[in-house]
Parts: sequence; C-alpha cells; structure tokens
Amino acid sequence: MLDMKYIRENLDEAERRLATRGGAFYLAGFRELDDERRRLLHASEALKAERNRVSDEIGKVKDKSQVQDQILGMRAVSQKIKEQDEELKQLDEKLQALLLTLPNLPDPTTPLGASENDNVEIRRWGNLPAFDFDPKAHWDIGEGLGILDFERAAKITGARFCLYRGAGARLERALLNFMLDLHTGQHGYEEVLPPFMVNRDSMTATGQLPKFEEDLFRLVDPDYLLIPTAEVPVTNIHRGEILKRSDLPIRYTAYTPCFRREAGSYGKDTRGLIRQHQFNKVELVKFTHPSESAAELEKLTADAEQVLQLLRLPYRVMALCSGDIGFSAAKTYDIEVWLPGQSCYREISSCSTFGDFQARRAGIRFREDEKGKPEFVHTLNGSGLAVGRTLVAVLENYQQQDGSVLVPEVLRPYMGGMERIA
RNA sequence: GGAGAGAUGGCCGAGUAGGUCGAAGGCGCUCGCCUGCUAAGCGAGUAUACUGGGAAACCGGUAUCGAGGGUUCGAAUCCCUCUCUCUCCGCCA
Repeated sequence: MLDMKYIRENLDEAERRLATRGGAFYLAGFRELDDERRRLLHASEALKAERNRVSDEIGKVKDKSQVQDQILGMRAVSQKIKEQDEELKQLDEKLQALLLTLPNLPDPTTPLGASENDNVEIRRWGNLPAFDFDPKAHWDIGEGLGILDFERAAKITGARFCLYRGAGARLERALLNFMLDLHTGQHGYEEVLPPFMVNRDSMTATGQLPKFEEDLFRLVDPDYLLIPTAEVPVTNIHRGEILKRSDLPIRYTAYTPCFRREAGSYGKDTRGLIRQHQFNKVELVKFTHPSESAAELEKLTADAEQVLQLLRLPYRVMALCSGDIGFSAAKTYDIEVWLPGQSCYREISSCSTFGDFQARRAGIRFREDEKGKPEFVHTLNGSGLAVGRTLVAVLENYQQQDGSVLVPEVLRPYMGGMERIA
C-alpha cells in the first residue's frame, strides 16, 4: 500500500511514477474521496467531542431530572453521529479499496520499459553446455527414465500436475534439502516451515488480494487460500508487530509447495514441469532497515545465484523493467537458468524488494531507538530456488546421449551417493 | 464433535450493582539524582492510529481494554454474533 500522505501531497508525481508501469488512471478519484473523508471526519469528531464533554457533566450531576434537556440534546447528537459515521465508513471503505488496488511505485533504479522485452541483462554466469547430440527436453528425459509421470498425475488430479517417481522424487527432495542447508548453513537464514494455507488478511498484506484472487486456489469451508508462494506466510510472521532495531535484518528461508491457478495461461508451457498448479520452492524472505534494503536485495540475489553456481548451471540475471515488475515490487531481479532442451533461458528465481509497500499493508514496523516513532521496515524476498524448475535444469543440462542423467556433485550426498540416474 | 474457562498497555495483573478509566499496582525500559564503581534507593517519564494548529519543539481533538454489532446522555464494565487461546471428554496422524 502506498502512503496516503505521500499521494495527497504528491498526486502528480505519484501518478507519473505509477504510469511507468503502464496505465495512467490509477489515482482518479483519490483527491475527492480523501477531501470528503477528512471533511466528514472533522464534523464527526467535533460532535463526539461535544458529546463527551456534556456526558461528563451529566455524570457529575446526582439528580438526573435537572439535566433532562442535556440528555435529550445528546440523544439527538448521538443520532447525528451515527449517521455521519455510517457515511464515513462507506467513504473509508472506498478509499481503502482504492489504495489496496494501487501497485507499488517502481524504485528509481528500476529500468523504464513497457514489457519483458525492455528488461535489462545484468550479468551472465557459466558456459553453456555443448552437446554432440540433440539435447532433449526434460519431459522426454524424465519419462524416458521413468522418474516423471505426467499421465498418471493427470488421472489422479488433472492437467499441470506431475507424479515424481524413484530417483526423480529423490532428486526433488535432494535439491530442496541442499538449498535449505546452503541458506541456513552459509547465508545466515533461519529455517521456518509455515502453514501452506492462509487467511485473507495474510494474502492482503503481501498484495495477492484483493486484485489477484483468480490466481489462487481457495478452500470452501474455512475461507482459507492455498499459498502461491512462501512469501505470504513467511512475510506475515511479523504482521502487526513492532520490531527492535537490533532484530534487523531478519532472514528466513522456507520450503513450501506453491499452488497457482495459472488462470490466463492456457496453452502456455503445457508440457513438462515448467508451469504446474503445484510446485516446490525454497524461498528467502528478509525484513530490513530501510537504509539496508538495497544492499540486502543484492545479497539475496547472490544467495540464490549461488545455488546455481554450486550446481554448475549456467544462468543470467535480468533487471525487470517498470512495465514487468510485479504488483507489490519496487525492484526485481529475475534469475534465468539455461535450458538446453529448449535452447532458452527460463526464470528460476525472482528476487524483489518491496520497500515499505508490504510492511504498510501488514503493519510491520521497528523503532530506530527506544524513544523513536515506529517506522515501516522494508520487506524482500526471492526464490532460492524454484525446485521443480531446478530439477528441469539439472535434467536438461546433465543429460547424456544414452538418456541417463549425471547427478551434480553437490547433490550426491543427498542422493545416497548416486552418481547417475539411469 | 461435546462440556467448561478465558482474551485488558512491552510483560504480569487490577478493574463487572455503567460516568472521575487510556485505564490501579508491579516488572521491564528511558532520563535524572544518589553512589568511589556496581547493586540497592529516590524522582520523572514510558501505547498506537487518524486528525487540527505549528517551521519545529510541541499543543489540541477523536478512536482503540480480542473483532464486529446493540442498549445508553455516557460502555473495559450490560446484551448479541464471531474469532482465537486454555482445560476435560471423544476422535484422529
């Protein structure tokens, strides 16, 4: 959520900065709603002040018959207050609804651009593997080895699910354990294992609601939603809290499955593991001091990159442009891994800083010192990494001509010493 | 699922025949005094949001005692609904 006062005082600038996302009509109506709300608020509060004052006097009088006039007067005032508050409540809801649908302001360092074509490549790592045969796509490799079974998953549930088997299931587990061990052991993150379904307040705090409900899986009876990313439950760990300056930065890593409807992506990536309704992810989440969030984003991205470096998987890092960053993000780096089966780079991690956007929605604050006023923290998160897509990258980059797949060195301890999936 | 108990400020914990309660007291914390240092002791201060005024320091208003409604001139206190926590029973991985 954006700061109302900032919008009030910098309406044109806010509109201009939002427009760089593409779409220039975001703030229509704000001024009127805000002015009207404050006018009503003043009127209502003045009446309440009067009621409080008179009621106080009434309370001091023993013989109530002497103050019948005041009581009758206040009865009318109370009625008036009730009417005004009803009106005020509706205005508040409208204003709140408007604010909740406004995306974050792009960070000044986010490149300007309209679409993913304007994203900026920041760096590349690793050499693309050379094959003296035609590298296959992971679904062919996986089905050939009997470790990925899409047909039976479709029978069990439907499209966009996968049944992992044998070494495939184990490889997935090896990857996520490897990632968690790396981040907790080397990068200073605390491991957490959060709920995989959350309430609406949590989804609203991180920005999935109210705008993107169609992307989420819902439960019918308790009104809970399946998480599309661990960002949601983990960021909400500190919702409504005031942290100590010395607590910051807080770094969490969490494995969770992620559930996404993928509404509107019919026909996209229909084969294989790239776009599933359920996939595993190891997430990195940080709560930082505002002055440290920029540096922490670089570190977080590097932490995610290191997973790929240790797996010796080539990748590139892209700075997303203003037209391509997500709703809540101020700045985002995507890490894209090389997939030889498809001869392209595919997103495997998205690392973002949200500034105080989520913190304001979630009420996550800190005090600079004992006497300081609470200020909003900055929140960041990134995949470290998407496990399913990492498995895809391993299969495609480590495939051999005979259809087998070498197990990356760092994963062998997690695979019971297995060197090759055959 | 059945029965019962509870939810108050950073923490603990008073407060229910409605008013003087943003809320006793204690702890913690901050500042000052005291002390050779520390401890103890003494004094003062110590919630958040919105909002008005002010350059600011700061001053004022409103709201908040789990959440939402209701009764009343007036609600932490009375009524209703919901949520969560705890205990016992049942069930279950």
